[in-house]
Amino acid sequence: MSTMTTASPDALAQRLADSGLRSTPQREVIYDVILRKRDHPTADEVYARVRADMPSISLATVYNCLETLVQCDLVRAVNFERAPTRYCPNLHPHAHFHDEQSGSIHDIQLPAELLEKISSVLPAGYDAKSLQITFRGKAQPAA
Amino acid sequence: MSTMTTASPDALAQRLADSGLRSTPQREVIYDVILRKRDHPTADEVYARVRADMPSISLATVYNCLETLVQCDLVRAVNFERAPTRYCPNLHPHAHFHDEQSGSIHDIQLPAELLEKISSVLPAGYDAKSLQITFRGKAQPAA
DNA sequence: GCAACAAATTGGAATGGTTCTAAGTAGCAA
DNA sequence: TTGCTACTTAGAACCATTCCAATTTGTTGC
Ligand SMILES: [Mn+2]
Ligand SMILES: [Mn+2]
Ligand SMILES: [Zn+2]
Ligand SMILES: [Zn+2]
Repeated sequence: MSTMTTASPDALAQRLADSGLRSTPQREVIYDVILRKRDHPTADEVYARVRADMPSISLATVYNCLETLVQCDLVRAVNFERAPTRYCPNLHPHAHFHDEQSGSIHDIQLPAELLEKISSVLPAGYDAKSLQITFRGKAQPAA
Repeated sequence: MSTMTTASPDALAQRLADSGLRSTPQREVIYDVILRKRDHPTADEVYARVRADMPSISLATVYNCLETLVQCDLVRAVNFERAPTRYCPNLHPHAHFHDEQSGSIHDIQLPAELLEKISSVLPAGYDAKSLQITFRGKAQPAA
């Protein structure tokens, strides 16, 4: 059994409990929405999707829950330039490809070997805790 | 003589003229400020530094001129998370190291060989026009 | 079950970097 | 000069996000 990198909906309650937090209907439906369509939605897009199931939820709660999911390491917040923050359930180390044509975001798998090479360009004294790699350009609708 | 990658103040007028734009005192002093202290200042920081020489300049003009310098490829705009945009006169391809302790930004030189390896992880159909690499962590005040 | 307490949600106001707008100023061309 | 355009300016507007105070919900101890 390898390390868990993309949790299931069931994992949510456990992960929240581990952090001393409650599993709430709002947190559940938001996490579910993010797992269901992995297109790196913004908070507004999450809000729109969640309201289909839960019309009374507030935008403030969407922001609060997304922050909670990020804190619990169930979701990653990713930023491109100064555009609205997007949310990604892919917990593997990966790069992002931003298609300028369509605005869509694609995950790019990164070999561990390459990650190591990249980190090795840091001069002595630099200790990187995280690494962010973003491509921008044109992507074929291949598939 | 190698390709120009970090222009001098003198290059400004020429580069502006090439784009059909005028060299103005505001553009000159802003570019000069960015060349003088290469610490990736924000627009506000540029504003504060420029006002020492030119107290009557407006913040709107600072934003306008920075945008112009970016368009003319004399300066690069760099973003970290959703923090205020920073401006960098280093035109070589390079990565950024964000020191969480001090908030300072350090340029990290990237071997061409590595850039090639990174781009080669893109699947067929992906055509990247730009690549952004950001480290985050602790940096020694070495030197 | 019930009271007390803590955690979470909510609507709306506030924040802050950036962009927009409309008016004024400055440089260039006939 | 006169006209034309580019540029600068102050302040308003924008908008993603955060903050706030009030309410609701869940949990714990009895
Ligand atoms: Mn982007
Ligand atoms: Mn940063
Ligand atoms: Zn992703
Ligand atoms: Zn730089």
